[in-house]
Amino acid sequence: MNGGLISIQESMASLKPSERKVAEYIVNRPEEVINLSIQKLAHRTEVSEATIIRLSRTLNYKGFQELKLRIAGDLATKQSSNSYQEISIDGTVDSFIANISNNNIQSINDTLSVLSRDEVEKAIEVLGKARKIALYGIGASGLIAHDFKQKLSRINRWCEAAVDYDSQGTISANLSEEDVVFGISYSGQTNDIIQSLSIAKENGATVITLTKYGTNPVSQLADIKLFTSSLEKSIRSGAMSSRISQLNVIDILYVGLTSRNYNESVVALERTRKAVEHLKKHV
Amino acid sequence: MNGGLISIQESMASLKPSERKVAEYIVNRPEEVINLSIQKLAHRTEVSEATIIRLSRTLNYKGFQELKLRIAGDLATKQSSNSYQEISIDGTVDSFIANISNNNIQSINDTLSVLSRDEVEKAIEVLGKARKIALYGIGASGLIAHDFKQKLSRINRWCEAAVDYDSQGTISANLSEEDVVFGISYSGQTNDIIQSLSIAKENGATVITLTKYGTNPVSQLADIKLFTSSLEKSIRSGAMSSRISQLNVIDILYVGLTSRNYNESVVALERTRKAVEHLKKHV
DNA sequence: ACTATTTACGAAGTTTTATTACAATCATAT
DNA sequence: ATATGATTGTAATAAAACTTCGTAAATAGT
Repeated sequence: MNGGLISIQESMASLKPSERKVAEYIVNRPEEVINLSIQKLAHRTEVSEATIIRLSRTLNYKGFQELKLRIAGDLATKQSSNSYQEISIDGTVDSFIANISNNNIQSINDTLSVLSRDEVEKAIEVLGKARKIALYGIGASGLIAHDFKQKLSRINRWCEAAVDYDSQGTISANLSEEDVVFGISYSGQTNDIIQSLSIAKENGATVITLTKYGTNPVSQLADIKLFTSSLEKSIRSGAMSSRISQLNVIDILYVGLTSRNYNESVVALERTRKAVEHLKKHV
Repeated sequence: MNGGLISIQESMASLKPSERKVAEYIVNRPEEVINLSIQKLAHRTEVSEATIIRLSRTLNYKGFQELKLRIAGDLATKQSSNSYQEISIDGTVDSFIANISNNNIQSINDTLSVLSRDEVEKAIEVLGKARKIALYGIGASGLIAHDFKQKLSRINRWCEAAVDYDSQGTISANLSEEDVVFGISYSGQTNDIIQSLSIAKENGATVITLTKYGTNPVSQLADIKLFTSSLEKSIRSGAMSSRISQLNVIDILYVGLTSRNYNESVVALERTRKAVEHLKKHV
C-alpha cells in the first residue's frame, strides 16, 4: 500500500500544468498533504478541487483518498526513523513482542541512513588488503568483535578478537602499517577502546571504528568511520537494537569482503564447512 | 506515519466491548479496512459509526481518517520487505547493503510468525523461577548464548554460558530440577548440544531450545520450544539473518523477564550501570 | 429492593469532504 | 477571426466523517 510518491515523480513530466503544481506540492510536503482535505489542498496549490481528483485519476488511483493512503505508505517506509516504540512493561506478551521486533527492524533501517557507502567501500578495500586484522570491543561490543572474527576466519583472513584491555594492548603493540584495527563501541566513549586504538594508530595501523552516529572520542581516532543509528530508546533495557544494527554492518562488510575476492573466499568457505560438519548429527 | 496496528493491539485490553469488536476486525483484515468508509465498517462490524469514531479517539488519533492513514503506513512497512533476496555478489555496494538489510529485517518478521506466544510466556515464567540457568551454544550460537548471559547477569540472574562440549557436560552434570538449560542451535542438529541437553534433562532440569522452525533433534528434547524463521537463503554466506532473529528472541525473553519482576530488575540494572560506568570516558 | 449515577452505545442531525457534471477559458491551427 | 480540442474552474450533489443527545444497561449507594 505505497508507491504514491514514486508514481507522482515518474509521471511528473506528462502532467498538465496545474496538475503538476499539485504534484510538486505533494512531493515537497507529503506529511502535510496526507492530513489535508481536498479543499484545503486545492486552496493551497491554487487550483480547483476537480484538478486534484483528475490528478489522482491520472496516477491511476480511484480518487484522492487512495492517493493519500499511498503517500502515507511511502512515508512509513521512508521516514520510519522516528517510530521507535518505548517498550511498555505492562503490555501483553503479544504487544511487547511486536514492539521489540519493530525496534530492531527500525534500527536496521535507520542504520542505512547514517552508514556512508563510501566508507563501507573503503573499509572493505582496507580489510581485504590487510595483513592482519585486530578486532576490539568491550562488553556487548565484544560479542560483535567475536562474531566478526568467526566470519573472517571462515574466509581465511588472519584476525584476532580481543575483548579486554590487556589483550587489546598486547595486540596493538605489535601492529604495523600493513595491519588494520577495527574498534567497536556503541557509545563511542569506551576508554579501553580509545587507548588500544591509539596505540595501534601510533604504530601506523589503519583504524576503522563502528560507533553510534555523531562525533565521539572513538570515531575521532578513525581513518574510516562506520556508524549505526543512535535513535534507540529505552537505554535502560540494555544493548538491544544497537547490537542488531552493528551486526547488520558486520554482515555488510563480510559479504563485501567475500565478493571482493569471490573465488578464493568460496574455496575457503567450502573447506570451513567440511571441517565443522562432524558437529552435526549425521542423518 | 504508522503504528496504527500496534497501538490497537496494545490498547486492546482496555477497550470497551463494541470498540474491541471493531479493533479485532481491523487487526484481522487491515488491507480491507483502509479502503472502507466509516459507514461500511460500522455495518460490517455491527456497531454504530460513533463507536468507530470513539475508538479512533481512544487510540489517540484525530479521527477515523487518521487511523486509516496509520494502518496504511503499517501495511507499507510490513509488506515492503516481503521476501528474502539472494545476495548478488557483483552488484553495487548500495544494492547489497540494501539486500542484506532487507534479509535481516525479513528474518525478524518471519520469526514473529513461527514464535509461539504461549511458549514465550512459559519460557519467561520458567526462566524467572529458575535457580540457575545454563546457556549452551556452539560456534555462532555460542555468541547468542554469551549475549543472553550478559543480559541475564545484568538483572542479577545466576547463569552460565558454555560454548564447548566439555564445559556444557560439566555444567549439565550438576543441574537439578530447579534449574533451566537453554540450548541454542540454529540447525537443530548440533551433536554437542543434543548430548549436553540430554544429560541436563536426565537430571531433571527444564529444557528450553532455540532452533530453526520444524522438527529437529534438539527441539525434540525440549519442554519449551522456541523457533526462529528457517527461510534464510544463501547458506553459503554463513549465519547472518539467523543470528539476528535469534537475538530478537533473546531480546523478547529479556524484556519479558525484566517486566516480570520489574522493580527488582530495575534495581539490579541500575547497580550494573554504575559498576561499568568507569569504562566510559568521563566528559 | 429501589434509586441515583455512571458508562456504553446508537439514532439522527450537522458539517465537512469527495466527486460529478457542466461551463468557461485558453491555445492552436486554419 | 473562428472553430476545435485541450485544460481548468464553478457549482451542484453525493458521500463520508463527525457531533449531539437520548436511552438502555450496568454499577454503586442507601
